[in-house]
Amino acid sequence: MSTKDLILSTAKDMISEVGFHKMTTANLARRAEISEGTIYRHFESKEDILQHILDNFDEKYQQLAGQCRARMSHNELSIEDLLGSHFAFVDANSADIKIVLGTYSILDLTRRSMARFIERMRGLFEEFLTRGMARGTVRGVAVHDTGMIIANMFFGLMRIKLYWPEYPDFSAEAVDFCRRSLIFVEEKERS
Amino acid sequence: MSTKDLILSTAKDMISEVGFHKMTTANLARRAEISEGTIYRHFESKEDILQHILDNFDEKYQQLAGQCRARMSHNELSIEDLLGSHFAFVDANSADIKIVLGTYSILDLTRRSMARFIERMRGLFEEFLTRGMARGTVRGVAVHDTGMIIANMFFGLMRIKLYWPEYPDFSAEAVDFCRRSLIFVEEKERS
Amino acid sequence: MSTKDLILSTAKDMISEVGFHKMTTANLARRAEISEGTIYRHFESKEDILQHILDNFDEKYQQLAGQCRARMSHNELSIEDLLGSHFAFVDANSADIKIVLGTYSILDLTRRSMARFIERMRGLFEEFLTRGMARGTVRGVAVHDTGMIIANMFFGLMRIKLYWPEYPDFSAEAVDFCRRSLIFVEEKERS
Amino acid sequence: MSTKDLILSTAKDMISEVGFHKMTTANLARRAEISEGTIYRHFESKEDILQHILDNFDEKYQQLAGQCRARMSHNELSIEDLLGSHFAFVDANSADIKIVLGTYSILDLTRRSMARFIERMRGLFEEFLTRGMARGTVRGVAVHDTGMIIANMFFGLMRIKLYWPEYPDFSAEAVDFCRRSLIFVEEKERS
DNA sequence: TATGAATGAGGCTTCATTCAT
DNA sequence: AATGAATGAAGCCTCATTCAT
Repeated sequence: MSTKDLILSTAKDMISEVGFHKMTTANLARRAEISEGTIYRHFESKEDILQHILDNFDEKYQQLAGQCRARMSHNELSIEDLLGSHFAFVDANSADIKIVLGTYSILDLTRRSMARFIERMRGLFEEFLTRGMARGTVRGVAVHDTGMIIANMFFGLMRIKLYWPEYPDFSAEAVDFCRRSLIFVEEKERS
Repeated sequence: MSTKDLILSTAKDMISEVGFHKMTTANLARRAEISEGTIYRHFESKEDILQHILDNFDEKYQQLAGQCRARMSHNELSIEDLLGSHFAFVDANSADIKIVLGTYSILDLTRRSMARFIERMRGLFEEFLTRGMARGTVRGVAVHDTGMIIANMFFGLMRIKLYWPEYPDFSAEAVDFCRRSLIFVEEKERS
Repeated sequence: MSTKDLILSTAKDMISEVGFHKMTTANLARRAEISEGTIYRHFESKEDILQHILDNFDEKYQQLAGQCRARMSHNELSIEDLLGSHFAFVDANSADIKIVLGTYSILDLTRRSMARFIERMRGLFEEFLTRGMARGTVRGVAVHDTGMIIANMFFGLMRIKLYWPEYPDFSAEAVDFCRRSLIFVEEKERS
Repeated sequence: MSTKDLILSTAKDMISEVGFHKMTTANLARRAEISEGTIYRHFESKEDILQHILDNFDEKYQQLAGQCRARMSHNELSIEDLLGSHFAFVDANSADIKIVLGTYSILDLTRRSMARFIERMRGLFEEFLTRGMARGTVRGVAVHDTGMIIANMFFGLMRIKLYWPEYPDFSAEAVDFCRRSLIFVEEKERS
C-alpha cells in the first residue's frame, strides 16, 4: 500500500472510532507508523485527508447506485433487493458512514458531502418508485418526497446499527414497513 | 435571567450552531458578555454545561410523552396527532436536537442521552401501536421493532429539517407513509 | 472564637496539611464556613494570614525561651531538660513548624521568620553552653557555632518527626549524642 | 547541549531559585529561549521535569556513596573524610539539594525522593559506625539511630549553607561535634 | 520522500482579589 | 460585619503546521 493510502485508511479508522477532533496528527502518525511531517507531504491539511475519504466514499456509493440502476432497467430489482443491497453497503463501509454521521453537523466539508449522498439515495429511490408505479406494482405516491423519506429512515437505522450495535437488527422489519406502505398488497400477503 | 441560565442558553445556541468543540470557553464568555471565570462559578466544566442542557431536554421530552400518553388513554390521539406533536416539538426545541444529533458520536455524555431519548420515543410509539392493534385500527405488526423504525424515520427527517432547511417540509408525506403502512385502509382513502 | 481567630486557626491547619499554594481562599472559606469576602475584611491578603501565623509562632517560642532562661539562671536546666522542652514544643506546635519548614524556601516572609527562629534557638543554646562551661560541666567548645549546630540537628530531627512520622522517635538518642559531645564524661557513664 | 538537557538544567536553576510553583512553563521557556510547546515534546508534564532532576540527583548521590564505601573497605576513610566529601557534594549540587529541601513538604514526588536520599545517607553513616566499632575506634552507639541523627544534622547545616549563605561555615565545627560524640578520645585531644 | 524537533496560538481551568448588596 | 458573584490574569497543556536535515 502506498504511504498516501496508508494514511488514508488509518485516518478513516481513527476518525470513525474517536471523531475528527480527537484524531490528532500526532496520533495518526504514530498509528500509521510514519512521521508527522510525512502527512503534510501527501495532504495539504487535516481537513484535506477527510476530503479524500469523503470523495472515495462518494465514488463507492455511485458504483452501488449504478449497479442498482442496471438491475432496475431489467426489472430485476425488488424492494427487498434495493434495501438489502443498501444494508450490505452500510456493513461494508461502516467506517465511512460513521465519519459522515459524526461530522456533518460540525464541518461544512462533510455537510456538503452528506447532502450529496442523501440526494443520490433519494434520486435512486425515486427512480425505483417511478418505475414501480409505471409497472403497477407500487401505489401512487409522491415519488420525490417518498424517496427522501425512505432515504432518511434508512439513515436512521444505520445510525442505530453503527452506534448502538447492542440493538437487534431491524432490517427485515424495516423492509416490511416500507413494503406495506408502498407495494400493492394483492401481490404478497404477510403474517 | 440568572447568570446560570444565561450561560446555559448562550451555550445551547452556540453548540447547536458550531458544535461542542468549536464553542470555546472564551467564545462563550464573550457572547454571553461575562468573563471566562464566571462560567466556572456556575458549572464544573465545559462538559457539565452540556450535561445540564441534555438533562433539561430530557425533561421537556418527558413532558411531551406524558401529554401524548394522557390523550392516548382517552382514545383521542390519531397517528397524525402523535407525529404532528413530535414535529412541533422539534421545531420548538431545534437547538437541543441539533446538539444531540451533532455530538452523540463523539461524546459519551450525549451518546447516553440520545439512547435514552430514542428509547423513550420507541416506547411511546410502541404503546400507540399496541393500543391501536387492540382497538383494531392498526395492522398486526411487531410493535417493538416498528416503534424503533418510526422513531428513526422521525430522527432522519429531523436531521434534514434542521441541517438542510432549504428542503421542503416532508412532514405530511411522512405521516401518510406511516399511515399506509400501519392503519387499516378501509377507514380512510388517500389520493 | 472570633472570626479572625477562626480564619487563622483554619488556615494554620490547612497550610500545614497541604502547603501554602494549595490552600486557596475558596478552600479556606469553605472549611472555616465563612465567605471568601470575609477573609479580606480581616486580612489584607493571603500572605498576610501567613504573616499573622508566623508572628504568633514567634511569640510562643519566645515564651519557651524565656522559661528556659529562667530555669537556667537557677541552674535547674540539664541538657535533657533543654532539648526535652524543645521536643515537647515541637509536638505542641507541629502545624506552625510544618508551615515554617514548608515555605521558608519559597516565601521571603517565612525565610525571614525562620532566620529569626533559628537565631533565637542558637542564642538560647549558646547561653546554655556558656553557663555550662563556666560551671565546668560542659567541655570547652566554640559556643556560637555549636549552638547553631545543635539548633540545626534539632531542626533536622523535627522534619523527620513531622513529615515521616512512621520513623521511630530519635529524641533520646539525639540527647545522648549531644551529651557525649558536650558534657564531661565523669558525671555520667553510658553503654 | 541537547534541548532536553537545556530544559533540565534551566529548570533546575529556576526551581532552586524560586520554587517549583513559581517556575511556570512560560518562565521556563522564556529563560531557556525555547517555546512552551517544546517543553512538552521532551517531558510529559511539569512534574515530569522535576522527576528527571530528582532521578539524576539520586544517581549522583549513589556514586558518592559508592566511592565512600570503596574507601571504607580499605580503612581509608576518617570521619573528616566522610563528612567532608558530603559537604563537598552539597557545594557541587546545591541546586538539586535546594529543590529537594524546598519541595518535599508539598510534593509527594519529592517527599519520596527525599526519603530515599535520607535513607541512603543513614545507611552509609550506619556502615561507617559499624566498621568503626568493629575496629575499636568508634564508641558503642546505636548505629541505626545515630546514623539518622548525623544525616539530619548534616541536612540542617546544608539548609543554612544554602539558604542563609551569609552565615559563616560551620563544617569544621560540625565535624568536631560529631568526632567528640563518636570517636574514642585517647586517639586525639581537642582544645 | 521522509523525519521529528520546534513553534505559537489557543484551549480549559484556577485563583486571589474586588464590590455591590 | 458578612456575603458570594464576578473578574481577569495567569497556569498547564495540546495541536496543526512548518522546516532544516
